[in-house]
Amino acid sequence: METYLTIIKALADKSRMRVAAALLCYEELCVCQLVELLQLAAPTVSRHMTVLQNARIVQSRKKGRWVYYRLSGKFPEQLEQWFKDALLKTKEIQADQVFLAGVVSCDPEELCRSQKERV
Amino acid sequence: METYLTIIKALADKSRMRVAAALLCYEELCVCQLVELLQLAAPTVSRHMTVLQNARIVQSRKKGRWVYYRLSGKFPEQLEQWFKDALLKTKEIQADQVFLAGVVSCDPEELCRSQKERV
DNA sequence: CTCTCATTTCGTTATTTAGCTAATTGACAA
DNA sequence: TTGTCAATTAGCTAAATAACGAAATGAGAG
Repeated sequence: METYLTIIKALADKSRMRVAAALLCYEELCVCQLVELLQLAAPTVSRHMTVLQNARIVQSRKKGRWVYYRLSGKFPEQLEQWFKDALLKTKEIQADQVFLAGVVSCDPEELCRSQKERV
Repeated sequence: METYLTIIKALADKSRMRVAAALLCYEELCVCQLVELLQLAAPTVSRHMTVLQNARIVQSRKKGRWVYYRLSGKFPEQLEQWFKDALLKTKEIQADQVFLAGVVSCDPEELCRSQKERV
């Protein structure tokens, strides 16, 4: 049962739930894109991603200086269905989708530069 | 999204997850039976049940001096499916089922009496 | 009404956790 | 090799939460 408890706990946080929802729509997102989405400090986002990764529901891939995250095959199918049927239709998540559309349209290079300026 | 976050948070606790699993098999259980299952103080169990109730995934019914809890119709179907497919098959939950079989076989009257003696 | 007793509420304490900044890591570029 | 830069780790603080015992609630029994 620890496995399932760890998964539920990983998703029992607003930021991490938003990330999961984002990854249901976007396949793969890098940390700086998630920083942009959540508007949190990079270390905080990184920490959240570690929690999701420890629960084995996301996996990461390095590409150059960027780390991309995606949902893993261990993300429970029924949970995915629930999120698609319910969570993705909420206004907060819909707003995230709209916002993400803008984020993914500019490349990470540009995104990171603007994040540094936004001190 | 708050609705779904509240549900996930309600289940993101070992005791509450065990209660949900128990209620998937037993339809209706009273507080003293849950106290017996979880081996926690009655106020603690009551508090857990309040969390589940606030998330609208369980509902209560008073019968004499006892309060019985059951899953509500708002317990998400896909979550129920996941729990049945996965959680209920874990050894900890299987053990809970065995234990519960013994608990439900004696009436609450007797159960509460023995709980008081077990100070 | 008064007593009993299952359950809940209150008040406190210990633990967990989400957030930040500063420092470290590790990959690319020069 | 050296510098740059995205990401992570470390260390800290503040807030959330799970546990308990004591007290309150409220329904049945006498």
